[in-house]
Amino acid sequence: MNEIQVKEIDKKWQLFWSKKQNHFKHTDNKKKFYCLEMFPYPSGRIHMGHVRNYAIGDVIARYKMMNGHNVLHPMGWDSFGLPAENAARENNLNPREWTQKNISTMKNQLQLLGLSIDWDLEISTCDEEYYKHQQELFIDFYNKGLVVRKETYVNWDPIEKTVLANEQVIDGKGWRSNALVERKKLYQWFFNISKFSDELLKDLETLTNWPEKVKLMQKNWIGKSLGCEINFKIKDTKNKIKIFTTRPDTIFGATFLAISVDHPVCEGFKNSKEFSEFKKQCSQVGTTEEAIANAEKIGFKTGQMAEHPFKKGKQIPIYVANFVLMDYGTGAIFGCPAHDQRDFDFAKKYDLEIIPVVKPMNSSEKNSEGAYTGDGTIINSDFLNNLTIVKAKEKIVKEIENKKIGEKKITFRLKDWGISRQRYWGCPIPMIYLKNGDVVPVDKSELPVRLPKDIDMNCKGNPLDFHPTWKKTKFKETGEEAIRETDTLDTFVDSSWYFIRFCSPKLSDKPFDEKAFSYWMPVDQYIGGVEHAILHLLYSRFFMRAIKFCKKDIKIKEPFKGLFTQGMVCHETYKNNEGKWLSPDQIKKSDEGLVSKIDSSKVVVGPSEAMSKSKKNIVDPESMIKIYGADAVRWFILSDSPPERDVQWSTEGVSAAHKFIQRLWTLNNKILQKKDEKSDPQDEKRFLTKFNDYIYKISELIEKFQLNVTVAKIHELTNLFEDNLNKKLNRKTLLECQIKFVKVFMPFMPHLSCECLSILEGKNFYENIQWPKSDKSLLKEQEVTLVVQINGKKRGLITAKKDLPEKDALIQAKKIDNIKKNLKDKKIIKNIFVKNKVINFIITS
RNA sequence: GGGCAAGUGGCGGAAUUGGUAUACGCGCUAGUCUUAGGAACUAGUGCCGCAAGGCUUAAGAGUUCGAGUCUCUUCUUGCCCA
Repeated sequence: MNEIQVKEIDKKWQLFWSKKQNHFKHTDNKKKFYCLEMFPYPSGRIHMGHVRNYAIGDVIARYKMMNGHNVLHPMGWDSFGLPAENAARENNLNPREWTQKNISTMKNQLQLLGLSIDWDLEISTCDEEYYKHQQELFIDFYNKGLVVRKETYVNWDPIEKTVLANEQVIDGKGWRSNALVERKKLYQWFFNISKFSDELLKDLETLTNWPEKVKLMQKNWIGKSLGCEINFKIKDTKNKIKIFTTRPDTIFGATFLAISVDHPVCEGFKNSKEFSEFKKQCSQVGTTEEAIANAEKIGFKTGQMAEHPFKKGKQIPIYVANFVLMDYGTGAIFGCPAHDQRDFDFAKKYDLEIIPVVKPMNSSEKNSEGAYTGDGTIINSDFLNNLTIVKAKEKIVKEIENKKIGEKKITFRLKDWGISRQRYWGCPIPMIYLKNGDVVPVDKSELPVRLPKDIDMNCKGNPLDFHPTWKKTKFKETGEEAIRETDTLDTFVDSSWYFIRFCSPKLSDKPFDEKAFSYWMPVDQYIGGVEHAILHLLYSRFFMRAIKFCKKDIKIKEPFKGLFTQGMVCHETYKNNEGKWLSPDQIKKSDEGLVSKIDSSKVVVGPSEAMSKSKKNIVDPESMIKIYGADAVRWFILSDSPPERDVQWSTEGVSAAHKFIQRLWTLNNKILQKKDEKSDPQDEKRFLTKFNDYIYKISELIEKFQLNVTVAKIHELTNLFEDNLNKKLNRKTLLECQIKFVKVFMPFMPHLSCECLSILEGKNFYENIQWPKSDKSLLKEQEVTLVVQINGKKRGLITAKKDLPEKDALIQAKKIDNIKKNLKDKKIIKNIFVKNKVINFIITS
């Protein structure tokens, strides 16, 4: 029997599909299904993470097509971003050239996988045809007040000369440059995402097809907290400081006030040398909550005192502290060292009073060192004494409102989305600065604001700013000279609406066609890495709402109805005897275990970790496809672990997948060559019911994303066929089932499947292949195995028709030798019978 | 420190949601064929035991006729937040 030549069938069917993309022909009478995988950044070559992501998506897309849906399954490129600038600088070329080369390489690589992607819909965010619409949306947002320009503190990377997002700051250093990040005040553009904070939080509940984990992360990120504002009077002045707290119940434990370095009160110290020194120290700490939490707490004593609003005559000192941020709450807090760890650390350092006001429920809970933040009852607090925390909060807020010294306040951790980037390779922000100081949008007729091609990538700072002429322009309305905004948009903006563009990617006069939008949106199934659980998904949810806010015809709020987050691809790590990392293709097997290919020295095998360049544990998908074929690579990456968990790549695994493909091919040939013979009706029926049962189960498993179990069931199905090859089955029956079987693995191994199918049916085709339906009447005829137990222990099995009544089951069970033996001389107290499952005799011991 | 997951053979992992624990695959062992095998095929493979049989889902308790699954306690690991 001939071996299958996987490379040849890969080529054959990929060519065939590229010519006849019939599976994207949509007809009116079908339901729609929008299947989308997160589009890649064109970094150079695809990696196994992409393979996993797109293999999962392809199974879903093909399965839905076969089940009679119009499927939208597009692909594009998230092609703006910093790596292109860095690469361009290194290789002295334009970022566009580098990006386009990568796109073309990666597109070829993706096509080697045989994905059911409609390449006619391809988009790339760095194309003018894409970003001009983004600029249009930006102007729409601006006109509706969703874009604001404000001066704020940013994380400034002095080497990259750019603003960093919080997550780009690691341990107070720039993620790329490793330079100490500074706090710098800059005018920036912002999307007013916080306008939707409450809605973004509340609507998480409607996302029933999202992982709970992701929803929880978003919830925490939005961080709604109920608190209250309280005015503290500054002693001997008429001034007040407004503080924000989520723990007003601990007010009697307040022993100091802490304000941010940027608080207006600090204006009074701007001539103080000591204060400027302190301020400088503060600016060296990043702006992330984590950085602030981990930084040493430092303070500056203002010398002023505040009056405690509820303790007559009590005065508490006012400090400027580095852990209080101006843009959270009111930029001022009261410090209650007994019940807040940061306040505690601060109080210890500056020797401030610590007054406990919450008594733990059971005294053992109180640890000796540190703040107690748990539940308990209030003490040392006048009229709040003996109340629970919840009750005390209610009472004190009421009291504060009665006294008119403050009010209940809801705050969110979610801040406005800063979108300005001082970079070249991004979408230009379509705003211009007039001589009189006004800042206005570019007239829509002048869009796109194109990126200039002649730029000096080696200049310090932003090449757009550095360009000799680009920023000089005219204001269309008056003809006066104006200066362009030289900042470009955060690339998260590009990916916040690409899924909408896919509905009408060729449309040139507007971002999207409302009709196509309302047909395809929302995305039914979105698939990608969990690393995007917060930002990308939250920004996309914001964009959807912002668009709805601008266009009254838009009804949809949530862009992604279903979300699936896949795990990472891992691989063993290897080190040589010098402790240097080795890549999997630098090692080989020998009698003494794994050794280096270079000098045959022993290799130390480390734990399996996510594939990364730094650990060299990378396997290149393209070379795997070249050796084992696309189907084997796809099959293996889906087979070993549940898709939401990490998977370990192994040579044994992909090689086993390849062998399995050979086995399926051999089986297909054996069935074709089987001679007709008189069938045994019992054999045939048994085979048919089992087969039918598998079809039913597999359909269910795919719907539930249990693709690794689906793989196992397809293996079992193969075993079933092989076991039945020598049984007395009608050739026609077997062939019909084989045709169905081949269709079942089509979403996983489309090349092999099409090859088998074309041979079985003797024709080349790829149109309207239907997913095999399971026969409900056969499902009912299943044979079931009942467990027979005595006192809950398994003592035997009986096989019977489904739904066997209790009476018959008991009779049969008692006929089993082992049961007879165990029941002898014993009295049955009770029979337990569960239909199709179990018989349990309870006897005296 | 808080929250959320999870813990099943040598390994990846199944288990109709309370009803045969270890499906399927990898690896391993033995055999057949072969000049050869990192090929193919056959058989075996949780642990103890010659066997009958007993034990086993991180540990311990509980609910139940019956617990990997439910409840409680403890331990461990991972993720997110601080």
